[in-house]
Amino acid sequence: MKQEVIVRFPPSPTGYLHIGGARTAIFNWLFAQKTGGKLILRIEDTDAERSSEESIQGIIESLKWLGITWDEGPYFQSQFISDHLAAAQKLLESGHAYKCFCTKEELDRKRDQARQRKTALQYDGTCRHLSPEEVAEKEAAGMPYTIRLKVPRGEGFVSFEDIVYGIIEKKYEDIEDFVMVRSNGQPLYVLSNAVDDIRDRVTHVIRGQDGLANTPKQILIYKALGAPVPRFAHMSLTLDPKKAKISKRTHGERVAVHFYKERGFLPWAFVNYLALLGWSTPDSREIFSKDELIEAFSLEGISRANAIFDVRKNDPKFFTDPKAISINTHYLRTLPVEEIEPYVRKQLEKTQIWDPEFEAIKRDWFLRTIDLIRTRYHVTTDFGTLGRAYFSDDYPIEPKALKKNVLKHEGLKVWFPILADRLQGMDTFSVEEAEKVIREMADELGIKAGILINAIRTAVTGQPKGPGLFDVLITVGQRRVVERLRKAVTFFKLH
RNA sequence: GUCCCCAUCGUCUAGUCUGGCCCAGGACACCGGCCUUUCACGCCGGCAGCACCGGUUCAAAUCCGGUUGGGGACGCCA
Repeated sequence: MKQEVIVRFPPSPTGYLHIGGARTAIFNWLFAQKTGGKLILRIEDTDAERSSEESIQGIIESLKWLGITWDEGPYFQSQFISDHLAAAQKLLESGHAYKCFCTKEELDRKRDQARQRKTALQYDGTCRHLSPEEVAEKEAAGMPYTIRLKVPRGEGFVSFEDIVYGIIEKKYEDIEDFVMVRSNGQPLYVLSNAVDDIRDRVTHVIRGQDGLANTPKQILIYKALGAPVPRFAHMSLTLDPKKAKISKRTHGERVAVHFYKERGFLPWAFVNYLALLGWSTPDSREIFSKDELIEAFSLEGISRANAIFDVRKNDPKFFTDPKAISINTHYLRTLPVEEIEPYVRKQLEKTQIWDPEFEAIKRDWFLRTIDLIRTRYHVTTDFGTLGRAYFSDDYPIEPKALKKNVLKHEGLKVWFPILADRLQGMDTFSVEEAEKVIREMADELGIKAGILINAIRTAVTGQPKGPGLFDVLITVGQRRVVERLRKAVTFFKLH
């Protein structure tokens, strides 16, 4: 029988979930879904200094928003410290590890020297050769010690086949006797992570390429512990346009998952975009439904070269990677209206123009309206801003539009009231009839219909652009259109 | 300084393993056109790339070597 796949996503709760972490989570999740395996969520909170409950909640919330589901956990690494220490003890007893009494100061000094002499910065193995008597003596004297792994010496090397990068070999001589347990008795990541993966029976470690360098060390731990070594798949990193690693510190909220939630991204659109950062199919396909993505996913499709997340600061047109926006736009326009309805509702609530009737008696109208205006929107927040006039009578008039489409034509002072009268007098307020009325009036006045059309659009929606005007009129409704046109005369008085 | 990884349009990428179908395909962005009452959508067209040098070969984006460039790791952080 084939062994069940078990993967894990182990965030350290030292801040919000950023796109790099999200990408790692997504790839693990996709792989678990694809193989029918399990995804474990494990919070690596052993750095008590920097970990916070708030971060844990934030990360979980972001994962949920993205739609990532896990089968076990969240587990908390801090609850398994005794496991990590027991493993260290076992390694000590089996002769795979040793106690090191070198002080931090000594080591720092040696590292500095090495830096100056421009030689390798490895630990020199001073305590590796201590006799049992010497060790006992130092211990009796109460000297604190760290526990280091006794890396095999000589010609050999650690070798493993990374699913993404292929065969990786690292010579023993290039691996120092690294510390696994601090002198204060606390285990270090390299140990804890491996021990947890062994206990959780993780079969595939899918993580960022920055973990590639300590993989040989962890493999040494697995072997020394007599545990089966999992498969590794390292993913290329996500860089910013300057090719620097994405970090919370330099990029702030813009790389946080919650930022995209707040800025009106559809969660699946964001997952779709993130999946495409450093992963692709042979046909370069771009849009995938959830089922399609799971079906198409494979670790072999992960690219080795780092990808750039094209974040834009101070770009008037794109507040983030244009590709991310375009994918979001695609979904916004093509998904069944019912699927984006909840997001629109949320935006209307946020901007305080939600009307409970939109989900009751006016629901059909609500859906039709969303459908009418969505083709020119990019994010769901647009419904509460650019689309405000469709849902509320309290909407702003864009100054540029006002100037260009209304104030430029003095005649509108008298045309608006006439228009209002005529539209009010219509028995059947239909697209065709409304168009007829407006075009006839333009003919009478001897002006281009466009002048009236654009002026009306501006007055009725506050926007210089939007759907075909006659559709807009029907959507907004006869009564409200008439009211807005009557009110429009005041635009001139204010200027 | 040591070790490791990577290198196709501005960006995401296909093609690289298994050389020829690639004077390199798609998408986003950008530019132009059509449509049009506006803005979009849609459609049509355009701009733009195999980092460089050498080798192997009848043939190289693809294989080999080197150079350059970029990234990562080298913590008693995770």
